[in-house]
Amino acid sequence: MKLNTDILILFGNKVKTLRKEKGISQEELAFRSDLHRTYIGMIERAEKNITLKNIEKIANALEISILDLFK
Amino acid sequence: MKLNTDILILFGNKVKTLRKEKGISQEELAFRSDLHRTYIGMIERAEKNITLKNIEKIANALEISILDLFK
DNA sequence: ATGTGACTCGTAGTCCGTA
DNA sequence: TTACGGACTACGAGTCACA
Repeated sequence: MKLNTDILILFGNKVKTLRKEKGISQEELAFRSDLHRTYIGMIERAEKNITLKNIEKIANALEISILDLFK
Repeated sequence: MKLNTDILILFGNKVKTLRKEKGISQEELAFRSDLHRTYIGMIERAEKNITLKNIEKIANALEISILDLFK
């Protein structure tokens, strides 16, 4: 798949970092955000071009604002 | 289409507001962001669940950071 | 200058696995 | 626990004619 645009890499790394800070697994984040386990992995690896609604879901699952995902 | 989720409405309104502040038309924004005229309209009306790459395009076209789109 | 319905096509997103 | 693959379905991307 390999999209790997800058913005996707940036976003994926941010999710990964924030997820680890919370000390939860991809599976747990997937569960909390109501997204699929493998999909979370793909986002962190910048292999998918995530949509706005799912960005919101992940922000909620991480208990942060969308703003924090782009800092 | 009519998606109209909160986050999409919020985002659409933000784009519209910022676009008008810059004093440009949907057509002009479409041109600058390399997206279609009607597509920009759909985003402002919250009828499409936009992806991250296109969010970036619009931010660039408005000469702002993605962060500003979520404030 | 913008809204809308209809359309094609590519990809977002799911689900099954294996290592 | 995560990466990655194949196969699949749903929906976003992108365009058009017309109001």
